[in-house]
Amino acid sequence: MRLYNTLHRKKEEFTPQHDNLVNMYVCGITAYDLCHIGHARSSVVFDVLFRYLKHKGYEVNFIRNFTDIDDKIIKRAAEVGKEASAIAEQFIGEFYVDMDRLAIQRPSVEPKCTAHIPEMLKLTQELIDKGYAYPTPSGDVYFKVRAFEGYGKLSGRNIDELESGARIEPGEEKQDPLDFALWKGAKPGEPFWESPWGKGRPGWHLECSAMSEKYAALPLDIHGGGQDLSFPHHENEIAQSEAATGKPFANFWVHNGFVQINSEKMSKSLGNFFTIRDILDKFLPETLRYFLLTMHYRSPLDFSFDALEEAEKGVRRIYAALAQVDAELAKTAWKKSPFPEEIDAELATLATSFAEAMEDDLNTAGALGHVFSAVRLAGRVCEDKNLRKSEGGREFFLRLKAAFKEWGAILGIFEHEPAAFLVELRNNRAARAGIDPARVQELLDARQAARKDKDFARSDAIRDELLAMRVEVNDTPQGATWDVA
RNA sequence: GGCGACAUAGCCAAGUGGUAAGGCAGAGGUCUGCAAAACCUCCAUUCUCCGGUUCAAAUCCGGAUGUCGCCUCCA
Repeated sequence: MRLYNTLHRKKEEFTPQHDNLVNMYVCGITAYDLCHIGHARSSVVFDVLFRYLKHKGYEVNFIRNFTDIDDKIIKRAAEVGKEASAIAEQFIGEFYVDMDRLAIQRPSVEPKCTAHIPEMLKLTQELIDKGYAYPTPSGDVYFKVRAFEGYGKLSGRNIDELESGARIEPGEEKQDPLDFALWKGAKPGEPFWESPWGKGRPGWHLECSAMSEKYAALPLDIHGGGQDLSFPHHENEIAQSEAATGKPFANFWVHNGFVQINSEKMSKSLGNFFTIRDILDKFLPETLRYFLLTMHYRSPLDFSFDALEEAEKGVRRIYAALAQVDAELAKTAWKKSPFPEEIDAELATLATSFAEAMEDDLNTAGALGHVFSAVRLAGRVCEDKNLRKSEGGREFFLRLKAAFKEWGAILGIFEHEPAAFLVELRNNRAARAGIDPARVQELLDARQAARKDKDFARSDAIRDELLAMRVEVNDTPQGATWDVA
C-alpha cells in the first residue's frame, strides 16, 4: 500500500522491514481529562490502519502508550486533591470506556510511562555519555539540540529559525533556548523517582523513545500521531532515539489532520470543545465513527452536529439496504431463473475499487463511495422480482454480505445486526427529537385499525398528527414502521 | 515574522497528467388507497483567480487572493 510519509512529504510504497512484521507506534493520551473528538479521530484513524494492515496479512505489533505522569496530571491532581497516579488511573479507565464504544481494537502493547522509569533513566544516561545531554545543578537533564545534526528534518524547520522563537523561562538552566528536558527535577510536593541527578520525573518526549525501543526493533516501520505532535514532540523523539542508537528512528511518519469547529481549531479556550461523551450522549458511536471516516485522514475535518446528522442518514441507508438483503435471504424458495452476470461483475469491480482506495493512503472516503455503489446495486436486485427470487440472486446476496463483512471489519462499522441496529438508530433519533416511542405505537395502532376499516380520512389524520411530532410512517406488507422525519 | 497545508456543485467530499466518485439536499418517474422508504432518471462543459509547461491540466510550474494550522501544552 501507499502511505503519506510526513518525513518526505509524499506518498510512498509501504513495506515493513522485517518480512511480515509491522512495528507501529502511536502516541497515546495524557491521562488527565476526558477524551475529546480529536482523540476520537486519531484513535479511529490508527485503528483503521491497524485493522487494514492485519487484513493484508501482516502481523502488527501496535504500541500505544499512556502518559501517566505529566505537568497537566499533577495540576489536575492538585486541583481535586488526589494523587497524580489516581488521576491517571481514573482517566485511563474513562479512555477505555470511550474507545470500546467506538469499536477501537486494543493495541498489542499499551505501556505506561511510569512503568518504564528505568528504561528512561538508561536512555538519559546514554545521551549524557554520548555528549547529547547535560544535567543542571538543580537536577534537570536537558537534551542539547544543537549537538544533534538533522534536528528539524521531520517538521521542515531549521535550527536558526527555531532559535528566534525559543526562550529560556526564568529558573531554567538551559545552555541553549532550544534544549528540551529529558528529566525534570522534582519540585516540592510533586511525585518523583530517584535518579543519578536527584529526585525527579521524566520529560514528556522521553517516554516514546524509551518505550519504542523496548517494544520494537528500531527503526519503527510506522510512527503515528496527531499533526500537532510533529513539532516539537516527534522531532524530539527522533533526536533522542537517533542520537542514542545511531539508527533511524522510524521509516514512516503518519499524521492525522485536526478536527475543527467552524473551520477553527477546537480548544478549551475558544469554548468550542466537545468530548466524545458529549457526542455519544446524542448520537450512536457508529454514526460518529462513520462520520470520521467520510473524510480523508490527513484533511482537516469540520465537526458540527448538523454534519453528524447528515452522516447518520448515510449510515441508516446502508443498514436499511443490509436489512433488506437479510429479509430476502430469509426466504426459503429460490427459482432457477437466470441472473445477469453483469451484476456479479459489478460487485467484483466494487470490491477491487474498495481495495484500491484503501491501498492509496487509506482513502476511507473514497472507499465509502464504493460502499454506496454496492448499496445501490443491492437495491436494484431487491427491487427486481425475478432477480431477488432467483438462485443467482441468493448467491449475489450472500456475496454482498460477505463483501460487507470484509469492509466492515476493516472500517470497524457495519458490524451490527441490521434490523436491530435500525431500531436502535431510530430510537436514538427519537430520543434526540423528544419523541415517546410508546405514544407513537399507540397512534400507529389506532391508524392500523382505521386503515383496516378503509377509513382513510381518519388514517391520514393520525399520520398528520404523527408527522407533527416529527414521526414519519412507512407502510410495509408486514405492517407500519416509523422513523424520525 | 518563519514554515506548512488547503481552495472541487446549494452543502459535505473523493479524485496528483487522459477528459469530474460518492453522500446529503433538490426535480421528475415506478411503487402506493394516498404517502413514506426503496429503485430508475436528472442535477459541475467544469475544479478560487491570472499566467505558463504539455498533444492533453482539477491534477505539474509561477504569481495573486482567501481560509486554516504549526513555530508554547495539545490528537
